Amino acid sequence: MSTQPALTNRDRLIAQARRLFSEHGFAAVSVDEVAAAAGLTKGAVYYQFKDKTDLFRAACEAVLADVRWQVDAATMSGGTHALDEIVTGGDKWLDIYETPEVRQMLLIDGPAVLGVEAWMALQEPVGIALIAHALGHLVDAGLLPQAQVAALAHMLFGSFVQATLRIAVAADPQAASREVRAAMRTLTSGLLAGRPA
Amino acid sequence: MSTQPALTNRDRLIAQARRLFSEHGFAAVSVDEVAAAAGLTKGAVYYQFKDKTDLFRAACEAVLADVRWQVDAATMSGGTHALDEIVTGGDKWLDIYETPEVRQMLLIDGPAVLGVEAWMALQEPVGIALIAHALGHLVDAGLLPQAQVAALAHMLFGSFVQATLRIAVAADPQAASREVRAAMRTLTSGLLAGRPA
DNA sequence: GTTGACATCATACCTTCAGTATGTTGGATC
DNA sequence: GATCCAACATACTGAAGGTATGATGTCAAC
Repeated sequence: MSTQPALTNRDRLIAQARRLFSEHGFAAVSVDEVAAAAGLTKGAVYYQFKDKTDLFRAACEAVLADVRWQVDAATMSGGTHALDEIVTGGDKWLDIYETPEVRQMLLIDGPAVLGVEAWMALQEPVGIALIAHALGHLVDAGLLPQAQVAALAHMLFGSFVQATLRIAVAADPQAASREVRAAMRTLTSGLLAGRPA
Repeated sequence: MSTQPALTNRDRLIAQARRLFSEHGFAAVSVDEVAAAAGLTKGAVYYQFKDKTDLFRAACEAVLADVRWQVDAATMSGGTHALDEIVTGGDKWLDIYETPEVRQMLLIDGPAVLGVEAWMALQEPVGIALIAHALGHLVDAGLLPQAQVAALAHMLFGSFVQATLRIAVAADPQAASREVRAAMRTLTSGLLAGRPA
C-alpha cells in the first residue's frame, strides 16, 4: 500500500494560516497564533517562510490551487454551447469564488498585502484565464477583436469580484445572489449583441 | 476682508496622511510619521482620531470629497446624448479615478483596512452612483430593468476598478490606457444592444 | 485680574508583534 | 559513535499602536 502523503509541518502551517487569515483577516492574525494553531512555534514559521507576507502568499497559492482544481473541473464538464460559455461561465465563477477563504484572502487582503502586481500575477492563470478562455469563443465568432481579450477579461474579472463582495455584504445573500447573477447575465450577454442565430 | 479658512491641525494631519498613505500604503506608514510630517506628535493624532484606521478613514473621505467634486463637474458638463452617457462616462470615470491617491487608498487599501461593508458605503454615493445614474437612462429607454441597476452599477464599478489597476501596473501605461478604454467601450456599448436608432 | 475649567497637544510609558539570533534535538552518514 | 545538518524551540530586540498623564493656552465668570 502506498504511504500517506506525509502531511508536513509546512502543510499544517499553511492549513492553519488559511483558516485564521480567512476568518479574521491578515492584519488581525499574528504569526504566533498560526504557529500555535499548528502545534508549533514562531521558529518553525520563519524557517519555512521568509516573513509573514510570504506565509500569506503561500496560503493564497494553496487556496488558488483548490480554485484551479474546480475551474478545470467546470471547464471540462462542457455541455454548453461555446458562445454561451461567457454567460453560463459567470454562474460557475461565482459558485467557485463565493467562499470565505477566496473572498477574504484572494479578493480583499490580497491586493493590499501582496501588492497589485503580484496579486494580478496570481489571479491571471486562474480566474482571469477562465474568462479569457470564454472570450476566445467570441473572437472565433468574429464578435470581439483578439486585442481586447486580455483587458476585457481583466475587467470582467473585476466585476465578478465585486459581485461576490456584494453578495457577502448583503443582508439577504440569497436574494443578492439572484440579483447579481441577473445583472451578470445582462452584462455578458451584451457582448453577444451581434451574435449569429 | 474675510479671514482665511483657518487650516486646522486636523486638516494638516489629514493632508499628510493622504500624502504618506498614498505613497507607501497604509501598513508602511506609522502614526508618528504622519504626526511628524504635520509638525505635531502622536498625541495630536489620537486626540483628533480614534485610532490609525479612523485617521485613514478621514483621509479617504477627504480624497472622496475631491472625487465627488470632479464627478459633479463632469456630470454637469453634459453635451453627450443620455444613452451614450454610459459609454462616454467610462472615460470620464477613468480620468478621475486614475490618480495615485485614489488608487492606493480607495481601491487597494480601502477594502482591507476599512472592511468591505464600510468601504462600499463610502464608494456608493460617488463612483457607483455615477454609474447608476448613467444606467438610469437605459431604464428610461426600456433597455434595462430597474431592478438590475444597483447590482449592475456595482459590477461595472468593479470592472472600472480593475481597469485603473491594470493601467497602473502596465509597463506602458499609455498603451494600457487605450487598450482598457477600448475594452470599456465594448463592455458598456453591449448594454445598448437593443438600442433604438 | 485672578481663578477655574476645558480644549488641545506633548511626553512618557505599556504592550503587542514582526523579525533575528542562538540554542537544542533527532536522524542520517561515514 | 562521532559528526553534521535539517528542523524547530527559545530568548531577545526594536518598532509601532495605543494609553495615561502632564503641560499650555484660551476663555468665561466673578
